[in-house]
Amino acid sequence: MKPAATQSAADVYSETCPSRRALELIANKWALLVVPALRRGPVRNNELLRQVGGISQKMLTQTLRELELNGLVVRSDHGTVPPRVDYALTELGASLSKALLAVDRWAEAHHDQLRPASRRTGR
Amino acid sequence: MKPAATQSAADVYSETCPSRRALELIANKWALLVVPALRRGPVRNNELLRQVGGISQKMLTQTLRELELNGLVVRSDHGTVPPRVDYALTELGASLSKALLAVDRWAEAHHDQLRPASRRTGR
DNA sequence: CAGGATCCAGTGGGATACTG
DNA sequence: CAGTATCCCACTGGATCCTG
Repeated sequence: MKPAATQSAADVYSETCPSRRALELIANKWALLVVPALRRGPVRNNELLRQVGGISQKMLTQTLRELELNGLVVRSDHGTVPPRVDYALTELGASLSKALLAVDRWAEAHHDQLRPASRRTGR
Repeated sequence: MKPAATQSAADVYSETCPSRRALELIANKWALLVVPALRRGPVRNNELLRQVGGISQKMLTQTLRELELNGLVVRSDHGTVPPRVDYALTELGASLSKALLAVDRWAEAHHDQLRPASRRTGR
């Protein structure tokens, strides 16, 4: 058994650590955008489609489903006609959104400091 | 010119905003692991290969090159034999590593709270 | 409005082999 | 040691069409 107290031992640098799964869940640009997009409260599908520029319905649904399956998001289907479904973060999701928001903010704040790297020249 | 003061208008939620490129640069699990792995100072290739469990030489090189091109990492080739090359974060990279480290820490701290979504069964 | 189902081109990324 | 070069295929994700 485990001494409970301190512990953790969770090491995302270890290939076999289950925390890797958590990391892979959020290591894609749509999750990085969708999660923080929900931080202010429930948002409807269509609203997300508009907020998250460039995302397709397919990827939005897929991303939300994945997050829902992992308990980061809750889906509320009001069962009305026309349909109204909205998504909200769970507490767990909210804790994650803080970390991801910081990443988004970093991108916004520093993108202009990146080397024009990617083939600025050619073409 | 612009008042520079407050906002920067950079909006990662806009498909066309250049900050998207920054986001996509770091929205993958290897970058999420490699960048924080460099936060304590220069690290050699082989060392990274061992530290970042599961990464292949190919992906390590690819990730490092991408980061280098964008000015997040500096590569130092000592030109010796046998070869000795090490990588270090630039200041910009260091600022990013803080945000990414928080994400890694989140994964380590909360992975056991994720629903056993592994339900890949369906199919 | 929310979203499933398909099709399919593009790419991510592992395995393996070779080099200075 | 630190890469580069191939082969190769599973998956990513956009486009398009369909439904309750």
